[in-house]
Amino acid sequence: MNTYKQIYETVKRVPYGKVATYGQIANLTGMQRKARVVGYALFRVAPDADVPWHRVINAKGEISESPFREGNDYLQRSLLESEGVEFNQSGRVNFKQCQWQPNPEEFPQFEIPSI
DNA sequence: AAAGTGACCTATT
DNA sequence: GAATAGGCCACTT
Repeated sequence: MNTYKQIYETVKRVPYGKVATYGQIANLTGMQRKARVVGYALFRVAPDADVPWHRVINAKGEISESPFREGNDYLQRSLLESEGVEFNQSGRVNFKQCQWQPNPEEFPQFEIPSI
């Protein structure tokens, strides 16, 4: 539960109009290789929770779909588009333009990707 | 308590 | 690009 809370806190830091990847959230939360847990945590977010879950996408820059999400994937895209995030023809976002680049001072662990 | 599951990631054909 | 394989760990049953 506490791990989830940490993840949610990190997701809340993603600014309006920007997106982050699951792996990125994992790194910023201090969980280098646990991107999967981030996905699971977001799956369990309550709809009324104050977490901008729609700003988190996978490493390809695409919205992750799942049989259990039926339609929520489209909602996610819609929300992002309303924030000014653009999708190309393949349904991917332009990372150069809208990927969140956190301040290294706030997140020291951001620069420790190597084993 | 062991096994299954999952909004993922990276490296390799 | 696309498809495959291996790794990762919290949560549920």
